[in-house]
Amino acid sequence: MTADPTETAEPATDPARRMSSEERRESIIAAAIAVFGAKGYVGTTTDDVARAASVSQPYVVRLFGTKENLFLAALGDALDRLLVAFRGVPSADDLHERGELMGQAYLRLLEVRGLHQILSHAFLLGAHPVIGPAARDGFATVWRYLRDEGGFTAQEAETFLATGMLINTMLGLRITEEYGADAGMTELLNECFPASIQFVLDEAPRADEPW
Amino acid sequence: MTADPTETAEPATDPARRMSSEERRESIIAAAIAVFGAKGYVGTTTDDVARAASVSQPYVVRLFGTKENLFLAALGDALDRLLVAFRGVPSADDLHERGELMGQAYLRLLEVRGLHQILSHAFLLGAHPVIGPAARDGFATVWRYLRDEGGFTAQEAETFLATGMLINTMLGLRITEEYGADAGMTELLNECFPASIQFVLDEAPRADEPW
DNA sequence: GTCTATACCAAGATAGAC
DNA sequence: GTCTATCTTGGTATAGAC
Repeated sequence: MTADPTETAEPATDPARRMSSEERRESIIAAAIAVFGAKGYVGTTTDDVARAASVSQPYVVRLFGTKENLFLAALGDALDRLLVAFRGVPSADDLHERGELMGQAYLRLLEVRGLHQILSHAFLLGAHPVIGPAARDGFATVWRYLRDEGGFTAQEAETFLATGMLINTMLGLRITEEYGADAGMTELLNECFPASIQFVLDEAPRADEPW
Repeated sequence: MTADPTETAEPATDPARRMSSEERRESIIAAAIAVFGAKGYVGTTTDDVARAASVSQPYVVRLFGTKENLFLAALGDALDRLLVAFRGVPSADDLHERGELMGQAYLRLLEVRGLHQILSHAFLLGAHPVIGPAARDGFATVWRYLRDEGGFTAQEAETFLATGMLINTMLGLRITEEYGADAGMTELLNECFPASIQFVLDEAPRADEPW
């Protein structure tokens, strides 16, 4: 088990195996979430995704048409998983309790490589004529879910969302426990991440980033 | 006065005029903040910045050496301005009052085109070997300022920071008042942006984005 | 369902003139 | 202090075979 997100993105299935179109699509989408999450939309190459999914670059283009489309598919999948995770949280009597459980659900999604990051990247692409609207709609859907079905008041939903964005920021910055300690950010780290999942932050950086 | 951030980035000085190295640097950095903020690090071309600053592309490279260096200069400048703005907030007796003033200072920085966005982009580049450390250090400096000198408790500093990240997210998504109303996000918009500055969100998108 | 080969364009950086 | 011309690399997408 390597720490390279684009490698672990590959499911446990035999990479060289001949898959159905549908299987392959899912496998490539998982890779795309990991790689787009790590390098961003522009910074990611269709070949990066292809490699991470152990297929050829032209085949990725063949299946998804364009890089833009591939990103939309990956973003849609990430948003679906997010909503599914939220919907799976059992309702609690206590509102505070509910918030805790939702937060845990959000953090458990760290096991889906790149999920939080691809969302962050998408949320910066508001000016893109195609991705922009998709990103806005996804964000709005999450917001409405939190307010209308998540059991939050508007005020609480806002706080929850804001905390999520702060968490995403620290993920994007790759703030490890070690760095956090040196920089006087231990409190902040502990607030945002329970000890149980902090190991995720300490992963080795990918060796084949574009820079 | 056009709505194109890369055009308005150019200061009111005569663009064709021969400037001192220092003047030109500042002018290009202002342009760089606007363009990097709009398109991100990878998505921005040195030629984009050059055009926005009304100079030739090789001259930008000449002055800053590499695109990476140019980004670092722009990021440093943005962080400086942020800290200066925070330091300029008069201390208030009431902690809540203080928070309000700091929030206003943060929003007033919207007049520096691209400032919030270039920070968002930088905060997603944590894996970059050069930009990553710079971004982490900048973030840590802001965090420490808020906690140690900003007059906040750690808890309040965290909330302030989280709100700032949510604001940045909505800026990146280009959520206008109109879209917000359609998507049921009016409350959220009003929470994040006082009416006095909401017009900023409604700017026409740039015509020459790469997509 | 999947690959190899390749056309084509965009972008960073350098050379060198004025 | 600033430009034009250009080298070079790398990335999307297509053609077409197996």
